Amino acid sequence: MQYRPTSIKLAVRSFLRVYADRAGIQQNQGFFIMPKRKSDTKLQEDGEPASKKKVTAEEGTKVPVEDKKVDNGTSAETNFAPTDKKTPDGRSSNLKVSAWNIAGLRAWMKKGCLSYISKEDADIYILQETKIPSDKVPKEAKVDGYFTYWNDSKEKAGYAGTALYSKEKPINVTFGIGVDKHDKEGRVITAEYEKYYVVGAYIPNSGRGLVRLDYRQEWDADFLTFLKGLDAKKPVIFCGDLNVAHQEIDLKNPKTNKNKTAGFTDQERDGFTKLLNEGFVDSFRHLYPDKKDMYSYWTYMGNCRAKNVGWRLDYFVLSKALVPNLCESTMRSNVMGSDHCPIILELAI
Amino acid sequence: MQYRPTSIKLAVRSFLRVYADRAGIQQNQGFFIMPKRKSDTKLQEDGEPASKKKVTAEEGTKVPVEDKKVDNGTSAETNFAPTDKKTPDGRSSNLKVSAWNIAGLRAWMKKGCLSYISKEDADIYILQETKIPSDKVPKEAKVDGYFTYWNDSKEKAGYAGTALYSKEKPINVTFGIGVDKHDKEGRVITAEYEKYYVVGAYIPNSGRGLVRLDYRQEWDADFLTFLKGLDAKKPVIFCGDLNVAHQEIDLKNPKTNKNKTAGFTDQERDGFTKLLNEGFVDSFRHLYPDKKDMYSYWTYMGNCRAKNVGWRLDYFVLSKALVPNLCESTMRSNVMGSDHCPIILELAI
DNA sequence: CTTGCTACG
DNA sequence: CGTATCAAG
Repeated sequence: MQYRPTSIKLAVRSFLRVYADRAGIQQNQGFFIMPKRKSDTKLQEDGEPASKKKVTAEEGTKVPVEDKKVDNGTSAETNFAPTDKKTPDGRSSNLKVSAWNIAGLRAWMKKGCLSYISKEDADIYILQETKIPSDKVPKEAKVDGYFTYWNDSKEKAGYAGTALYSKEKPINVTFGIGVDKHDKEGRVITAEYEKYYVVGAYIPNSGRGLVRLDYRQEWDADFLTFLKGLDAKKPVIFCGDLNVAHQEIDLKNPKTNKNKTAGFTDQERDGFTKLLNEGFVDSFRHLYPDKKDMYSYWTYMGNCRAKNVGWRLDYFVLSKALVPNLCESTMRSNVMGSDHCPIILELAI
Repeated sequence: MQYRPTSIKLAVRSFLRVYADRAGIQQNQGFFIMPKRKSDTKLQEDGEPASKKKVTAEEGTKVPVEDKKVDNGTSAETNFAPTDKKTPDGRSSNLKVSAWNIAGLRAWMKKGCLSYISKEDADIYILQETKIPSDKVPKEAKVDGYFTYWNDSKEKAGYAGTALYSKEKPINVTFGIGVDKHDKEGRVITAEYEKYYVVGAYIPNSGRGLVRLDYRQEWDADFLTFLKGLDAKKPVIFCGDLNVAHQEIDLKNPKTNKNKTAGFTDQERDGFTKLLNEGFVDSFRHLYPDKKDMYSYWTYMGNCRAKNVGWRLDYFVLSKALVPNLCESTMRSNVMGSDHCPIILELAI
């Protein structure tokens, strides 16, 4: 049989799909990567292309991590109770916010993840990548005791999308950032409360081959303008999947991913730095300046989560004015249900 | 929120997908079908469109059928041994052929259906709807003890496709029927043996809304020419998913499907009649002229298989010259693994 | 690897 | 209802 163009196209695509995801291709043996020596790695017997059994930069890094129990928001090991930690001036948390990139509401619900909502008992939830048109959201997703708000992708059904759940009814809720070209993918929901704004966002991924990095930079600029506009009125809690690992400490494999993989280019990192320079604070890093191996995302590929080969892509970014109110900001690393884990913020307001 | 065109399109598509498949839409309440009264049918509580809980012509017909045990080719209830039945002149079977539309080789293998091959122990297998490019067929599918031949769709990957397994090496194997416009979808494999040809085929479905009925008629004409050409040289065993139920006895719901659903239009049925008029014989119907409720296909929808609401779409069609050799032609109705069941033919050659 | 969409049956 | 593709991450 002849080599048909489709076969070649498929093979290349398959390679890219499996081996180029947040991985940073290692250069070795020309284009393909040789597998790390591994006791259970059998040699090829036949003529299959070497790509088949190769490993990514992520997979290749062995990280001795204590086995983590899996759960769907009901882990016995996760303490969902309000934190004991207090503000610097000794006040206890009275506001909990949770943000989770759920990678598809319908699949997430099938896994029983809705139980996370009651288990965590946060005052506000931000869900990203709901991947569902607003008019198709099942009513069970509109959990009792919460006002829920849904934003969706206007053109591509089943793409991106965000939701906001709030125990208290916000004074006002807006969708998007008021810039048409950025408001077609349902990426932002803003809820206004008496003393603050909560901005839940799913920041655009720069894509394979960084095809959308230019757009991302436009987004970052316009989004910063939006945030500063809010911050001029009331303090802001900005959270969600920001699709950037800020510093080398924020991902397992900085070397191999730097300026290669979406989420760890200088442009994206600088965008985040710029945000911090405008009076905002990365709450987790503020509390834990040197804490390593804390991630909120692990690619599904190559068993990266079990090996804790991850990225910190999800953040609570606070207006400086809110830093004195900060009790806790951390990751629910062992809550399963998506390639991201939920993150939580606790404030004394 | 406004009704967006995509939502409407999706809703209509969803309706068609679930409720129009080999069903024959019943006219009632305007466009939608009211459910048959059913003890467990709850009334609508909310404003959902009535389509959601409707039943098809297939589903609405309750058929009291003894429960059938499910298996993957390893049923204790199915006797795979060579038949006791003999030819009219008393000769025993010494050739077994099996044909099965497997609806996707990869899924079929995952269900463990490869075990059917050894269990049935046929001399020749024809698989249809392999849905796999020939160069992606896993080597385990190329079962030991058989020569295997693979035909695939040249343009649409993962569509249609056929395979032929043979214990004995055929004198010659050809793909397609020698007409370019019909040979792009991998639908036909012909194996030549000393005394006969075996033609395995997956005849084109006329499609939802009969969009491909015209093409189907061109196919039927050209295919008949092809078969007659072979028959002029040696007797032919023609088998597979012929995508037609010939007479009313060949499907559960002839009334509701007649001239509405692909597989039971006058054009398709006449095509089959024409074939029989050219010196070919429907081996099953020849042996069992009045046997009802014998089907080889049941839509996955509405639990039709459990209710035996099916169609006889799979056939062994023989050159008249082979009728004296016929011992058995029947369906393996309780072999699971696809929306079709395997059919088998036993000859004394 | 996983989700959701689409085409097709 | 179910399989396989595709785009996206």
